[in-house]
Amino acid sequence: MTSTTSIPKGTRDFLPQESIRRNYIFDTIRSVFRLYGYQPIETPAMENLSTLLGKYGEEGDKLLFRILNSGDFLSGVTDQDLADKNINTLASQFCEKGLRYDLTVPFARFVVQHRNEITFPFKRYQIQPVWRADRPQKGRYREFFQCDVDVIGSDSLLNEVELIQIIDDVFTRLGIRVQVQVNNRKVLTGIAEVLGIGDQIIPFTVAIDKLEKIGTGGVLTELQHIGLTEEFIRQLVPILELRSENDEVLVALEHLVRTSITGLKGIQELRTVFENLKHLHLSSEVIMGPSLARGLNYYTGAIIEVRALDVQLGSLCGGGRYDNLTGVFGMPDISGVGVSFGAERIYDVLAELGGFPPTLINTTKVMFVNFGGKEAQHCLKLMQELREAGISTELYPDVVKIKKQFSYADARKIPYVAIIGEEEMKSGQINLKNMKTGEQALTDLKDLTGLKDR
RNA sequence: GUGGGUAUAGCUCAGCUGGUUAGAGCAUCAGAUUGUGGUUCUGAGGGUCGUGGGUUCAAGUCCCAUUAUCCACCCCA
Repeated sequence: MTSTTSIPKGTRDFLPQESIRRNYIFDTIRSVFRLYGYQPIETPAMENLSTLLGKYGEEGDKLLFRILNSGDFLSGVTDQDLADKNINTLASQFCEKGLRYDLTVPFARFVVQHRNEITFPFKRYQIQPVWRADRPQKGRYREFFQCDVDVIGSDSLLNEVELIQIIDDVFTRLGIRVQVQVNNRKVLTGIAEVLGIGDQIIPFTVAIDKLEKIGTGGVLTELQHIGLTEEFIRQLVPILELRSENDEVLVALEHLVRTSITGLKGIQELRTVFENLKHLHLSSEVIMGPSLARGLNYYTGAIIEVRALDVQLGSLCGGGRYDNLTGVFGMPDISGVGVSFGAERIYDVLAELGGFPPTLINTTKVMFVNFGGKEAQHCLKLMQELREAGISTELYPDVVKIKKQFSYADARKIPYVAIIGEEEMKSGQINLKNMKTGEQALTDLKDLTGLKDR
């Protein structure tokens, strides 16, 4: 093994075909975002660590990639610090930047920083890579793209409705059948209040979020762990498992949280969203997911998660409402709501379903065989005209055996090869071979321009 | 952070209870075919078997360590 080339684990190279397919996904998502009036922004790959730390919980902080300071980063570090070997203390002294972990927190920073240049409500989308020092596994990478779409500065529940429409639109266009689950953090808070475990809301939500994965029994064990009595659990679990009409689920939940003002508010919000959705024609199923919680602890209202119906591969899209994200950056009372599409998982689903359009192979339409000198010059002129007509074309760059030039065209899946030697130059025609059918005939340049639509 | 699997040609892998010069398919290159690819046929190149140590007359094969990688858990897209 002479070559030792490799890339860091959890990262990937993309070959032309993959790249084309990924761009197809990004383009589809982007076009839907634009259709609903969202504007693009971009933020740097790295942020100040102070911006990122503490926003994703203890686990999240561990998963941040930190960037070593340039220069003499050990100056200012005392021998005592080194002797203590406390990673966190030390790291904070020679790392002041980190790679972004998601797009939402940098967006919050962006909003606060540019508040005077932004028109609110601000509808933005952002499609960029993020990095997590996670241990990679199937469908999980250390570098991956997020496609975020958020509205900030509006409390209206119409935003939630719009986001669900966007989700439906995107997956319909991509041809992926999905189920959209919706819940509301306020309802979960209400349940925790009623159960008297308000202080344990996070472990509580983490536990019930696993319902589909570890089953009722597993959730029961976890709930007992946080000290819930069996009586409460018996009350709670049937409702979490409820999979009937959305209205019925809401009625049951309403009964459970009837003594919690927050809980009832959540029920009300969900009703409004579902009511609005009823009048729209969506191709995806949108259901109430009582056990849906999502890990990130900054959600305060709606929670949304999307799963593929035909492939088991985690969530393809998720998000929710966060009432005070910009608060930590000194701009309180700004409410935002948004969702994030996971491009890599969408790719995996499409790959597994064979859902990529076959026309994506889009490459050079006509390759000209290179016979050298005069012939090449003649081709260049013809090609210029073809390109002006919108037909992508290329000349094989080297004067080598025809066989090799044809092999290249075949490997590149180029549909037409033009052969122009002395004879063709004299007659001013083009000997064009259809690589698929093998047919070959003399044609005029005019006829070639018609290839565009084929 | 915890647990398990794997490591042999560019890629995917075979290689038995240790025993001559480590194999196959695909890919690459060349020829059959000097202006014609995808099919077919013929041939060629390419490996200090992840790394380091140990057991043995003998190690790709057994043992230990190490590194890389994959899978699962935690968490997450």
